Amino acid sequence: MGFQDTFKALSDRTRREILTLLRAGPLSVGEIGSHFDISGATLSHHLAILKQADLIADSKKGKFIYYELNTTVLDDILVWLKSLTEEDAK
Amino acid sequence: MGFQDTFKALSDRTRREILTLLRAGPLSVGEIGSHFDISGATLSHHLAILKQADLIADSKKGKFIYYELNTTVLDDILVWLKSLTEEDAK
DNA sequence: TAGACATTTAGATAAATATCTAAATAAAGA
DNA sequence: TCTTTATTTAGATATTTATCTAAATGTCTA
Repeated sequence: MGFQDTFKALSDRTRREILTLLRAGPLSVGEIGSHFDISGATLSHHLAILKQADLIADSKKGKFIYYELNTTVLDDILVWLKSLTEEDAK
Repeated sequence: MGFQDTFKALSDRTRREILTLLRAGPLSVGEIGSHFDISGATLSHHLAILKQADLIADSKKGKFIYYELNTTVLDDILVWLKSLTEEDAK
């Protein structure tokens, strides 16, 4: 149903790379940012889009905010994509 | 690697619906268009984007052009998404 | 509490994108 | 060949989006 936000979020290369980074576990915004050549504001913007798409979740720990992968929505996307690839989905 | 075109193509709702329609088999541009309230030019634009992303293939039959699903690229996307959802992809 | 650090919000801008109408191309049939 | 039908291309426009700098907010530590 509401795949719109999810696919929009996945349509940006930087955001996909952020998700890839988070495979290994939660990271703070600063740690994530160290992998990219973009401003903190831009990174924050990307994180907000990923969060709104429910692809990541955040938790505050003192001065830092940690983001981690949320795979629930990805599972739904997987089901939809599989329905396209499987023979005679009808 | 080159997921950019694919995810961009998938980020539009109309294009995703086109792919869903094509699950059942090839359709002409006109047949596809009958399911949407958009101009032929806009539909043509969407089909071009899906084709460039290698998500569909076309074949001319007389006056008509038929489009059909190409699932090869989707399989690659599936692999990437699974790598995100699986535990300890590391 | 004053500063330093981490992150977000605000506001601006340039590029990308979805859409339209009108015109062009291609093929079929009369 | 002329007309009709199918689809794409061209050109224009309004919206969305990725990005930046500057300012605001929140939190730790000296």
